[in-house]
Amino acid sequence: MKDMYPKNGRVILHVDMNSFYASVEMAYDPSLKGKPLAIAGNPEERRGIIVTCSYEARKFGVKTTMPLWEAKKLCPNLIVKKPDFERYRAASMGMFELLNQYSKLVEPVSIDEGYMDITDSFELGSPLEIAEQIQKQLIRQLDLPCSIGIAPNKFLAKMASDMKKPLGITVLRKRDIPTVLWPMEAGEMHGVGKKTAEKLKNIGVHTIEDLAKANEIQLKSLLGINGIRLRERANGIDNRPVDPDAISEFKSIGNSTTLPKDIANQQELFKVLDRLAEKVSVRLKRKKVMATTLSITIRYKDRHTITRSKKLMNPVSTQEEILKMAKQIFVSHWTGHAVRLLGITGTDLVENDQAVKQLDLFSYEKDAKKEPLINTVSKLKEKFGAHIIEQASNLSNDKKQQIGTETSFNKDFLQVDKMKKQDD
DNA sequence: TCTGGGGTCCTAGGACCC
DNA sequence: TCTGGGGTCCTAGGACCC
Repeated sequence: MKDMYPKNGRVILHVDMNSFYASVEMAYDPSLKGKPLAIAGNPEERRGIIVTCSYEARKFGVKTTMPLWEAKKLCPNLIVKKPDFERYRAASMGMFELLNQYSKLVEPVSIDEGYMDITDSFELGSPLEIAEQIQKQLIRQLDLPCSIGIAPNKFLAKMASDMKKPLGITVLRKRDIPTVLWPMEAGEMHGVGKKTAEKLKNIGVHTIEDLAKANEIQLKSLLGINGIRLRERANGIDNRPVDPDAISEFKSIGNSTTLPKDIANQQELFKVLDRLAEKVSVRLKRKKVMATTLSITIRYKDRHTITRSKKLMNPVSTQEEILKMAKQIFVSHWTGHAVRLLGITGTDLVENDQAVKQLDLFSYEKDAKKEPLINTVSKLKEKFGAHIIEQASNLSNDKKQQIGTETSFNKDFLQVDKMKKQDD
């Protein structure tokens, strides 16, 4: 069994929980087992769409993203629950803890799926035995079903875990690619959505085999770099490592909401922005980060959606600061038409201690307006030590004087940097 | 009675600089 | 009348995923 894979190849698992939210609810309340269960947003309001549903519900044709009313029409006995994310997060933590017992190389992808590199876990058994163990233990300890893909890389493992649901284990070796992977439709590939599938069809690419053998230049002009990557994947090539830290640092934090009804009144919309600002602020603070860029999303009544963003001088994290900027961006882009959805997102996140330093630097703006930079620099030296403003102190006095006449320290600092480069 | 909310990554154009 | 070639930063939007 251990010879199933080449000695220097990797063994990657993709563990994918089956209808996760519904399964967690069933584990929590076993009387729900065997019944058509759906997790959906607010049932009274229009945001009610199916987030996840049990396999019993799927038999009636109920599907993810289906509006709730439509699901109920298909399945009148459907049991509907609101999502309880705290419960799901707890279950998720339990699941990843369990996976970590089999390998330190576990990369969470989302709340309910992850990759594992078990290349060096051979003392625990063959890859298939390990997968069976994991699946059994997830059932025994957490009462949660999963499907597992076993393959030499992430892409193939992901495709494999999708092949048998629920409670499947699928091995996808390199040599299985022509018989198992290639006959599938290109649109079934992870990374190929509706739009890409349509584009591919237009150049005669229907199956994954077509994609694997397609002309690279044509793919590149059609899909950019992504075309080349997809073609590689179709040929079973994927060198991405399993990175346990990949998910640890967030790149953006945002909240959005579809309004109970369309709103065209500015004061009411400001109130919504205030609630969103509060949520974003709480989450930024919990993660101990600040946002340097703020974006807002406006979806109009006709579903036309725009995002507008602003890079800030000072990173923000308080509700007041976020609201102030969000309002500012909003009023300068809002057409006045009725709004369906509003969102606020913070990006370019910096850690608090870093941000504090920057804030302190910028707080010298006022002083800089009045005195030449050279004085500001000595103040900064006092406060932060020479290394931080090294570039400034390396300049000739001439240059310092020159820069010192600028009005804002922000500009000064940037310019100091540039002039230093010219000096060099 | 249409179609949520949380993200990531890529592209492309304009401004600006050397 | 004809106007380089990089590079970076900023902004907007699109595609995709769970």
